[in-house]
Amino acid sequence: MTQAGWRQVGHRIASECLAIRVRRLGRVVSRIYDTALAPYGISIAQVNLLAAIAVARGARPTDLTQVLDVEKSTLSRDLKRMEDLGWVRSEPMARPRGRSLTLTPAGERMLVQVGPAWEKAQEMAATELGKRPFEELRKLLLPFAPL
Amino acid sequence: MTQAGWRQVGHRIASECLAIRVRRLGRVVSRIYDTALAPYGISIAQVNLLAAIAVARGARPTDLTQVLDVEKSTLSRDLKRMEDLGWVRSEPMARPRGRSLTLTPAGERMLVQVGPAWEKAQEMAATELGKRPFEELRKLLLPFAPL
DNA sequence: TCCGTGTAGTTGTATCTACAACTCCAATCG
DNA sequence: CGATTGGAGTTGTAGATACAACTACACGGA
Repeated sequence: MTQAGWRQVGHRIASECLAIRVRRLGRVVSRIYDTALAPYGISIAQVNLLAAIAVARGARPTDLTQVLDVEKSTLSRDLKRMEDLGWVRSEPMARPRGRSLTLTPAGERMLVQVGPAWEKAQEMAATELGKRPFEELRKLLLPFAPL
Repeated sequence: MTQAGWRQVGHRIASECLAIRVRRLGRVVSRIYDTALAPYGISIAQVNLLAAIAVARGARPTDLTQVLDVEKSTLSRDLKRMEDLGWVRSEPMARPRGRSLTLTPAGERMLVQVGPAWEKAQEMAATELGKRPFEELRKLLLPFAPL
């Protein structure tokens, strides 16, 4: 039994790893959206949070960690930034213990304002990936939509 | 013409955005691999670099930024860490100006050592996503393999 | 009532990522 | 030959991400 050498292992990982492909796709796609959104001083990650809060109104941070598959510590800091930016507000909640999140008027305005830029980014992504792969990818990744 | 309200925009983005799905997939998948690799004190991002250097031997950082779609500043710091860890070495290059990257013996050993853990992670990802989606995704993302 | 326990959230620390601005240096042009 | 230009890399700064360890507090049982 010949032992696998580092060249083989390297080649196998480079040519077959899913994580590597997914992470690279993430960098490429994020760049497209972030570039399109830059004029508004907002990132796709922040638009994501804004939209999630808009949809799941009154949700607690803990609820969002489930919907977004994000660490609570990550979310804590991201929300902090967005509260500082004046897009999100949180108030204590009685029933299920915790804080309830809502958009501020500024947050609502921001969401409406970036709509067209987001559409453009979506189109650019479709062009860059090819319309077919874009649609197949979107379909395949439906379980990862926060809805 | 009725203007789109923030609820509509939020819902549309949450339910249709490709970037949001891709980024979430990235978090989920990265966690699987990072958890499997943790016992070896290495991340999937670092394995990625190790494998890329193993395959494109003697390549310069600039070359890797192309292959990996990563910012040169990001790569600069990631490489710095890995040189400090003793996995990578770089020496000045004459012909095309720049630095030439190679694995150190420790880097080669690490690559071989983590092979089985990577295989396990790949299997866990296939299980978690479902074998069919996993394979379709891998195929769809072939253009993002660093080869 | 008081104590323990589990849930929500924050903080320390580190990595990965990017953009902008900078340094360095080789190669080319005048 | 000297100046300029363009490519390679680093540094400043900041956001997104995670894990571990911590705080705070409500609730349930003794």
